[in-house]
Amino acid sequence: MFSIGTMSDRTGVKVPTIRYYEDMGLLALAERTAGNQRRYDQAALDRLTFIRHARDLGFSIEAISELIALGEHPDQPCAGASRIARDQLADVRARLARLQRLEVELTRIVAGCSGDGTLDQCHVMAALADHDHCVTEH
Amino acid sequence: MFSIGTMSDRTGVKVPTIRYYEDMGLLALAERTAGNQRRYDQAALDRLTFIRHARDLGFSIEAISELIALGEHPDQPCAGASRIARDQLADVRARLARLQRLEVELTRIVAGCSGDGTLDQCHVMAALADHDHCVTEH
DNA sequence: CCTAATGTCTCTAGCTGCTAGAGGTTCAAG
DNA sequence: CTTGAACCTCTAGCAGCTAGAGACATTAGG
Repeated sequence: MFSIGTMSDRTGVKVPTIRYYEDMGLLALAERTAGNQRRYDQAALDRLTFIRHARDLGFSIEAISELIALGEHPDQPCAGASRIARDQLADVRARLARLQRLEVELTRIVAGCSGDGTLDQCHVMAALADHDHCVTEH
Repeated sequence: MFSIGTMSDRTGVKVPTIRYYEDMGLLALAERTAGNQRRYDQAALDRLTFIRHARDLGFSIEAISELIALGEHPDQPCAGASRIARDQLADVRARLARLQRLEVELTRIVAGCSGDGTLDQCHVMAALADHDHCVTEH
């Protein structure tokens, strides 16, 4: 049986975050010692590892919650899990596309300023004031 | 003079968000009518347009606040504004790099699942459970 | 000029995913 | 048995809004 601190050390998830995941229903209520401290088993550690990895991949708490619920029924078709992962990928790609547009604009804006003029001639301020200076919608 | 609704229509910034920006000190306190409603002038509209554009480019409220403060002294060198923009670009590039790694992993994970097996054979669940399935740190 | 509809006001609370702190209790090593 | 680290619960805070309640202001039409 592991204390919450051990769980934290093994997964890299901070102690208050573990408690938060419990509140959110991602982790089952842990057993308690006579003194009311949480004690976890291997299954709980595995689940926390799963959660950590899914969070690192950008899945929301809600999506992870659904994945865990699906995981309770391993005999079911995996279409649901597959859909959640594809949704997440679509989300990542959308954010990626947006950031790429921002990168283009910001690079242009920054390149236009050497940093040694005065502000009223500054390309940075002018570019921010007027979207027409941009080459893309963003 | 423009009402807050007109400001909203012209900039695409929602009415409560305009009030929020005022609270945050990005917009000066507006004049008020006898009935206590905000009335804005062209300078306020220009500033809100600036804020909107900077937000669209991902600048934080705090960064925008600094840019506005710098903008009050157009005779000063523009090194400060330039630095803020370069910081923002660096931030965007860091997030971009992270999302690109996620995209690689998620694409791999999703590709490994046709969606018509059962969950216990599902690549999605296995990949999420174990980081060793990943090709990158992410 | 009056009325009805729409716009605006302030205030509070909620969203995501944590993080920090206060004030108190329990555990484990020596 | 003592002591120091780890743990407990609870509340509040972060960004950047968004939503809703309940009340007042403005404006267009008749």
